[in-house]
This record gives sequence, structure tokens and C-alpha cells, in this order.
Amino acid sequence: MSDELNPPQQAAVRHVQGPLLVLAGAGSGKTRVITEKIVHLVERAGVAARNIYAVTFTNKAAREMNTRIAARLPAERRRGLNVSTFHTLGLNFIRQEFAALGLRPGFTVMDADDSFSLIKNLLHQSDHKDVIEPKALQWQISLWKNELLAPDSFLTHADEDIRAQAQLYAQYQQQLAACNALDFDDLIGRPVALLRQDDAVRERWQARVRYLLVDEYQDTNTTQYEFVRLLVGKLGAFTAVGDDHQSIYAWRGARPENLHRLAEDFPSLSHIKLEQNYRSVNSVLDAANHLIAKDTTTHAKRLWSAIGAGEAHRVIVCAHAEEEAERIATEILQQHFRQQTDYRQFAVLFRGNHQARLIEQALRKLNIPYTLTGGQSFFDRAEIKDAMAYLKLLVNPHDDAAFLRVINTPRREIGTATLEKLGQHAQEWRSSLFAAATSIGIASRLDARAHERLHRFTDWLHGIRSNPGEALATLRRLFADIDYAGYLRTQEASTKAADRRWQHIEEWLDWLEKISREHEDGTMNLPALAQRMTLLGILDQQTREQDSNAVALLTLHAAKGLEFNHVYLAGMEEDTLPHRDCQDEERLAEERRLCFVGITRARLSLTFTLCKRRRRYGEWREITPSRFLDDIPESLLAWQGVGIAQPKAASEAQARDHLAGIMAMLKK
DNA sequence: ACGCCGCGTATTTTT
DNA sequence: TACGCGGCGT
Repeated sequence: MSDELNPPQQAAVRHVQGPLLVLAGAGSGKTRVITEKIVHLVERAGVAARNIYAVTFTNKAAREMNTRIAARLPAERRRGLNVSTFHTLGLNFIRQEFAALGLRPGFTVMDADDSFSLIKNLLHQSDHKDVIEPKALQWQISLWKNELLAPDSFLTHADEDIRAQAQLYAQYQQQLAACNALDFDDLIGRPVALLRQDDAVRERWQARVRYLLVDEYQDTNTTQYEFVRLLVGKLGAFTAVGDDHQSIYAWRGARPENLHRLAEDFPSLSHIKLEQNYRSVNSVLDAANHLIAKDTTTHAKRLWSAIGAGEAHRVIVCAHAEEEAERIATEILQQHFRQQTDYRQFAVLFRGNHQARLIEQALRKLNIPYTLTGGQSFFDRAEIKDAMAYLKLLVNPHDDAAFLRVINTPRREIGTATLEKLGQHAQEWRSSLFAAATSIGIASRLDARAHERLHRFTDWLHGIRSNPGEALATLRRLFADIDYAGYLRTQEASTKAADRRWQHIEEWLDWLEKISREHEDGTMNLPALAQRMTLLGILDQQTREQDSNAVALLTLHAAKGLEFNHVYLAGMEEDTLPHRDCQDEERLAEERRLCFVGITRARLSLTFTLCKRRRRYGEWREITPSRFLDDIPESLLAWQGVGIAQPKAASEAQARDHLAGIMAMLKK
């Protein structure tokens, strides 16, 4: 990338008077524009860093932006700068306004798992457990929250099913309140509600947010849009950066039309388009341009680059999925050795995670290192979940999810019968389980032994909580107290396995210490640490993967924002991409954009693969190539593979050469 | 408390 | 086909 900003980039950076929408094509340097603009605001426009807010969707993006700014601004000039995810901004807001929201200090942020177990319990106690799927209910509640809809608007709905779901939604909110807890969606929804109703709070925040920058604007949902609108007020000192061509999250509530809704809400809105691409050769961009031209729901943009022409993209047709996987693996191996290409420069992209399995196998067979997103993470380990639950419970004993997780870990001989009664009591009194366990009334519902055990636990928790100290030291003391290491030894057949799991706890403690140190004011207190931990959960998994020199296996969704020299787009088939469950135009258009995102990840080369036949749910099915391939001009594609343009004998000879080449490479 | 069997289902996922 | 979950049986 050149050092100089191009004219539209410069215009975007310098435009500080009034609202601005930057339509930034794939690879057009949007992160650079945002970071340069922050530098510009501080150094030229005289805005104090603490009054500048930049919002992203992922922790990774926020971190990347912080790193880039750190390289451009000295520490004292960027002190107080707010670069964070939407959710972290919401959390910080709530940490300052929690009393007005009816929360007590030390409130819990429940992650998706916690909220799921809460919903399951609620559903279990209701009489809808046979008709409503907990997963579906969680999904519906989240969609409603993303649309800023409260349960009461559905309690009188014509559809009985929806009424029932709304009822459970209301109960879920009550339960969260009883637990002094919020879920992820609340982190944005609750601030929005407060900003709407409380003039003083709104004015305070609007005075604070002197300039707001929002990344990936096409991914905002209704609630996030509203958050932005309320924070910037009438003045509208903000820059929104987005690309409607990369809108691939409508299925989970994103409203890409928010991009264009801005013009209605802010009549003085200026537009700037970034169309020069700094990533890809032109053959890649041509394919992308042709494909996206057929998306009538988005606005025209034409990518171009000064990087060179590039070559036609191969379309490899395989007999079946196993062959497709092997083909991709051997191609990568060949290129790795012949052209001295690092493995990290390759990516294999696909629509669904299940497609990864065969590709993984094929890569493993050839000893090619790879990373896979969406697998089991560090945080899915039982011991880590236990540890996190203990931390959360320490901070907020009313956190039911945490309470249930650790009440009997290690064994305290508190069984399901006791918990059932406790749950009933909590339900009746609209209280948390902890409150129920310590209430006077509970004694009559439980037999003396159970009551005694329960009390031993709550007393113990009280004891630890009332003996404050440094955060990490308190945690270590807690684990020693319950002899968690000993418990692990009872759980594992070998001491070695138990030690490894204890090792994970140590790693987790180190990680917490790191988070704590990264905090601006030195060390964090326990509540802040617990809350931050929940929001960061996934981060380290991602950063770990990036460090290794390995082929990246990614879903198309996970690939957004990344780039690779060589991209393989697997499963270019009808019913896969586009996915079979999208009849309507909206859905189909989103699949097209998904394909667009995949294509525009490639810097130098792009290879499409597909199968003629595929086994689906046990049955062999004939496959039609993806309609998206029809939308790319023939001149940009080079078809090869089974029955395509190559006589059988020739392809067999080629296959032999291929294999011989591979064997030779493997030997050296 | 644990394990097994049978049934139903089967994108994409961040915070 | 495969996997995960719920229910039931030991």
C-alpha cells in the first residue's frame, strides 16, 4: 500500500464538519481511513482523545485499530481514547449508569451459554417445553432485543406460539434482573433505553462523545443504530464506514439499510466512495464486480486496483467431496514447494463448517499444517468454565448460571432434588437461587441435611466475599480452599491428565492478569475483571491461530476482513452456495454477497472447486454448479477436472505426474 | 449417577 | 450419514 492516502481517502479523513458516510469497497483501506481520521481529529482538529469514540464489531478489529493508532500517536496524546466494540462501549456505559438501570455493583454479564442454561431452566419449568425449542427461544429473544422490542408488545399477539415465547421472554428478563445480570444484547439495549428516557444522561453522554466513528456500519442492527443516533445527537459529528456489498449478517438481525437510513436521519450527510482496492489483482476484482453487479439490493461500486492484471481463476470440477478435498490439499502442497509459498498465504473457504472435515483429513494426510476456526476453544474446557463460574459467583452470588455450574463442583452432595426445590422457591419469590438458599422460608422446604449442606456452601461464599484482597490472589485462595486441583485428580484417571487441566487454570489466571494489566488505571477490581473476561472470551483463540504458519480453513463468514494470497473457494454448488434454504430474493442476495466476500479475500489467485456428486444425509445427489459461477464471465474462468476439456488418457497421465511430483516433494 | 439407545435434525456467529 | 440430546433403565 502506498504511503499517501488517495484523494477520496484524504477527503474522508479531513471531513470533520457534519456527518459522513464512507462507502468503502473491499480492500479499499477503510481501517486506515478510520485510524488516520482519529489521528487527524487529535492533531489537527483539536479534539481531545477522551472525546473520540470509535466502535467496531469484534475485539480483534478494536485491538487492530488500537495498535495502529499507537504507532501514529504518542501515548499522552491518545490517553483516554475510546476504541472498543459496541458491547464494550455498552458495558462501560452501564458501569457508570448501573444504578439508574436497577443494577447493583458487581452485576454479571452472561455469555450465550449462561443465558442458554437460564432459558432452558425457564422453559423446563413452563408448560411449553415440548413445543418450544430452547435454541429457537434464545434466538427469538435475541432478535427481539436487536429490534428494541419489549415482551409486552407480543403478549397479545394473535399467534399462540409467539405469545408463549413473549411470556418466556418476560420471565427471562425478570430472571436476569433477579440475578443482577445482563445478557450480551442488553449491553446495548439497556443503554439505548436509558438514553431515550433520561435527558440528563443523554446530554451528559452527548457532551462526552464529541466525535464518533463506526466501522462495518452495514452490520449494525436496529439497537446499535439507535445507540449511535442517541450518542451523536443532533450535531451528528460522526463518520460511518461500511460496505453494503459485504452485508452478510442480516440473518442475525443486521440491517444493512441502516447505511442509507442515515441520509434520512441526517439530511446534511455527506457521502464518499472508496473504490480503489489495495489488495487484489484485477482478475479477482473483475470477477467480484461482475458477480455483485447482479445484486439489485445494493448500490453500485466498482473496484479497481493498480496491482496488475492477474490470471483467470481455475474452476476445478471433482467427482465427489473426497476428491475435492484431496485436490485442494495437493494443489497447496505443490505450490508450497514449487513456489516457496508459506502455508499461511493459503486459505480454503467454505459455506458450512461440516465442509471442513474432509479438507482437514486431506491436509493431515499430506502433513500440511492448518488452522480451523469454530472448533473447541480453550474456553470450552470444563475446568475453565468452572473457574469462570467461580469468579462470576464471587463477584455476584446471585448469578444463577454460575451458581448452578459450581454448586456441586467439587461434590458438595447437593443433588437435583434440592436444586429443584430451590428453583421453585426462587421462581415463586422472583429471586435468585442464592437468595432462595439464604432465605428464611427455604428451611421448611428442605430436609435438614440438605439445608445444612446448602448453608455450608453459602456461608463459605460469604466468607470469601467478605475478605477482600487483590483480585488474582483472592481467586488463587478460592481454588486452594476448595482444593480444585484435588478435585481434578478425582476426575481424571491419570495424575498427568489432572495436572494438565490444572495447568489450564494457571494459564487462565495468567490471562486474567494480562487483561488486568492492560487496563488503563493499572489493575482491575474483581467485577470489572469478570465483566471484561466475558466480553473477551473468544479473542485469544483467534490470536493464537494467527501466529502459526498454517493454511487457514474458514467459513465465508469468518473470512470477512481477512486476506490471503491464494484462496480456494470450495463447494461452488447450488444448495451449498447459495445455501439450499434461501428461496426468497433477500436471502439469495445475501448468499451472493457471501460469495463476493469470499472472492475479494484473494490477493493473487483464486480457485473455485465443486463436485459433480455429493453424498448428502447418506444419499448420493447429482450437483449443479453454483449459479454464481454463471455470473462471472467465461473469459475469467479456466475450467478443469472430471470430464471437462481433457481427454481421459491425458488426465490420467497428468494425475500420475501429479502424484510422482508429490512423492518427490514429500521425500525431501 | 451413569450409560446407552433411539429419535430427530441437519447454515452462517460475534459479543 | 452423523451427531447430539433426552429419556429411560440399571
